[in-house]
Amino acid sequence: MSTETLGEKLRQIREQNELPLRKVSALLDIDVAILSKMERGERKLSKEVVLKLADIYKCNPEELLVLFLSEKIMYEIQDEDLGEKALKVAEKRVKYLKANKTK
Amino acid sequence: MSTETLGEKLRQIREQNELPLRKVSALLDIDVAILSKMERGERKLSKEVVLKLADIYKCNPEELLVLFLSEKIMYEIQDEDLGEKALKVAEKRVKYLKANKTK
DNA sequence: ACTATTTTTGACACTTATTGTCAATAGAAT
DNA sequence: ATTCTATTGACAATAAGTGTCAAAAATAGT
Repeated sequence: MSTETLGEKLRQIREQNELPLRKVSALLDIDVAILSKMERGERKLSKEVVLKLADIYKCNPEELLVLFLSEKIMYEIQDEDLGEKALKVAEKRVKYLKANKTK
Repeated sequence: MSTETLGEKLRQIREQNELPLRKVSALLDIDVAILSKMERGERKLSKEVVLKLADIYKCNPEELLVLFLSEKIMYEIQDEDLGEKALKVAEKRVKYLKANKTK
């Protein structure tokens, strides 16, 4: 399985596209330093930045967003013994919400 | 399925034990106002408070902790369409981490 | 209805996290 | 050596979370 972080993946994609941080950060309208830190996991990414990056790199946003969200989830349960149980409960609730969305 | 929040559950348990906020907050060493807000979801609960409450009410901490964690998870994925996928990815990662815990 | 008790509400100060800006440093490529 | 690229850390600005308190509202007891 992939154990790559979102930041690592984004760096990889950027390098494949042969774009320097300078150019990407200009397109994103954020400081180079911040983007550098984001790719190395020193700063958090926002959903907006992730979507913009998917656009810039012309890649599927879904994969990136799923990774983005799952990292936020992982952060919450860190090394909790009950993390897995909590995930299952959350899954049930999401399904429940989805089923009753329109009601 | 239970759609009860942690706060609601804690209030229910407190009322079953016929304890006023005043007494419980004294045992917790926090302000009455804060506890009131925690039960109504206006303030976040901390893991420590949850554990202390399980102790005070002499109830199983696991159930409360799982609810506590799952609410934090739910907060992260809110009404994201990809929430369910993200949960599944997180689950895989947790399992992966658990399997490689001792390595 | 009056009183005492419990609970809720909001204002406020205080602390902690997060975020953006910038300049200096380090590294890589030509 | 110079230029381009990337990293680092210090700093200020902002936002988010927390604790404290007192007044108001709701509830219960007499």
